[in-house]
Amino acid sequence: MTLKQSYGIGELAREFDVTTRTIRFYEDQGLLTPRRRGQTRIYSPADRVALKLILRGKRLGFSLAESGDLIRLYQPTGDNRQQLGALLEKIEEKRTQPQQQLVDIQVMQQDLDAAEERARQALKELEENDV
Amino acid sequence: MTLKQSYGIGELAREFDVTTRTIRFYEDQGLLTPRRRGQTRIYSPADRVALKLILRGKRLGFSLAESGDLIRLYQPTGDNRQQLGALLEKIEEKRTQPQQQLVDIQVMQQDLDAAEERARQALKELEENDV
DNA sequence: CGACCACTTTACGTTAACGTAAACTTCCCC
DNA sequence: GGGGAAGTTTACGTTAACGTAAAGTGGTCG
Repeated sequence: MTLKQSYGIGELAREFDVTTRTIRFYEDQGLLTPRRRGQTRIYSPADRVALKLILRGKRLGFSLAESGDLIRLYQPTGDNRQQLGALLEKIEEKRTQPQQQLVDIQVMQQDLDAAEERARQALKELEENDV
Repeated sequence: MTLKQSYGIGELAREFDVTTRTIRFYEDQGLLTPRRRGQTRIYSPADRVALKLILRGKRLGFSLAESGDLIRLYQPTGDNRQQLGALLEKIEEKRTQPQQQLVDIQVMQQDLDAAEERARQALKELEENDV
């Protein structure tokens, strides 16, 4: 069994837990390019991957425009040297942000550990004074 | 030598690379509570830490309201059991998000590696056809 | 046939997080 | 004492990322 060749808008909306309005909005922003059957949108597996990238980007704090850049990295681009060079720069640019975020996350985890511990202690003391 | 006891608004703005407008806005939202000397704001080390938390939260995609929750975790709160319980729930809530982000980042890094490799390959082929 | 989906377009509304401008006060310096 | 420089309040403006309503189209089921 091979994977599905096309998807409806509602189908994608359910799978990724977004509204159809959101999906159409992304198309409006040039991030998705479904074909049409009549006036109904038909999404390819590539569109589905693009949507996945957008949502992952969002969780990492990327703007839609930035996610657009990332998506273009995945499209076979009959491109010239200029564009490829700029592309490599963008990649490096994007690469540093997750690194900072990784540090942020580690610090945040430690902070949360400490905060939880203090909260537990406070609770414990309240209970002991309660006997 | 001990650390500074107080900071001016411009001083903090320069240190964290935000505008003074931003800092005043955070106060408006109840995230910072500087004291006053005359009408001028004086920030404590605790305010400085709070600001740091806000900005770190932003990089992780937290809203200001959420960062407000986190800040309150660091304030000695003459609190009752109810509040502490709710607090622990919030901590757990926050904890899951960074975990998902960690996965996102790892996947994203791999994607970027692959994208860079493909871009380099494309460049290389262009150059070889160029002799 | 009627009714109920799922889909469409058009367009105005909303929220968060500040930006920006105007019109002060305060302090310091020469 | 005139003028920066840095601070203040008040208030309207802006952008991103959708929400929400209105009004229409197209298939299908009983």
